[in-house]
Amino acid sequence: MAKIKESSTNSINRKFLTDCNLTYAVQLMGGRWKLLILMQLNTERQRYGELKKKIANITERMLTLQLRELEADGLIARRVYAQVPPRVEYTLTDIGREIVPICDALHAWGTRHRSQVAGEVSTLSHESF
Amino acid sequence: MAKIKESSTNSINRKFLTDCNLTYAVQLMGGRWKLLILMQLNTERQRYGELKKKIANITERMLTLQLRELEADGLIARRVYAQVPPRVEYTLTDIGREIVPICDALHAWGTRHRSQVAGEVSTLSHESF
DNA sequence: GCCATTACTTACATTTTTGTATGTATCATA
DNA sequence: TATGATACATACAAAAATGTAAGTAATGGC
Repeated sequence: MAKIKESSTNSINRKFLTDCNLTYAVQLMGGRWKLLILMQLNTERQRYGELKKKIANITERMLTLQLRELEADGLIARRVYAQVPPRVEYTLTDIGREIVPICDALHAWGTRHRSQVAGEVSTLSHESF
Repeated sequence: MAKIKESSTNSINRKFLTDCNLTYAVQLMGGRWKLLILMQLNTERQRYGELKKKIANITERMLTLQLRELEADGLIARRVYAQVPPRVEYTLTDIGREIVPICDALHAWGTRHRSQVAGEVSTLSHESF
């Protein structure tokens, strides 16, 4: 997300993991705010300021960085209107839209996982009395 | 993966993102080597040393850390045999096994994404002559 | 001329993740 | 008594991700 030292083992391992299409895919969507951005854009195309409002807690710097990466990776498209003040709209690309169902599956899995953990916790607290 | 400063904005945002079941799910599988470990265990249960051999480039420290987290999150199970030298086997849990099809979908998406990018590149290099 | 609006950029600090190197416990066997 | 095998643990260092604070450009309206 900033400068990267290409000679480091860390960076070498990142490249190594890019060979596998699975870990490659995770690298593309792995930034902290990326999936939230994609989900927002799945609903409808949105302006920078709208994304900022809808994604609570994100800073302008982070929003910009993640948008830039998503754009560079071809998951979203950026459209600038020649206006002042500026108007910039972001949309999902075709390949970007194709991860939405995967996100839905992940969401469902996360929900199951969480409820299972909650179940175990309540079981434990139940047993401890 | 190490000590976490609970008061930092960074940590607060992590917790905030845990509220969404999608980003929650990504947090559980997001470590650099976690999906490779899960895929290895999907094939069959394996010992620590086997995982180390099969996952090229991973260090013992990283393997241990990621295994610990996966275990703490309930995605894998750890079984210790009372032997010397020690024998420890890892297996997927039920909920851990449930992300395998999602990984397959991600893998397929990654493959499509990569071939599309490659296609664009060759198009560009073609046009530039 | 001054201000408001929008979508950023930049320099810097902090936090987190990842990697390096070395050490540990156990016990059968040589 | 020393050695080898296995699955780690620990202190430390480096790199990367994330966050903070402030500034920028363009232009219409006051």
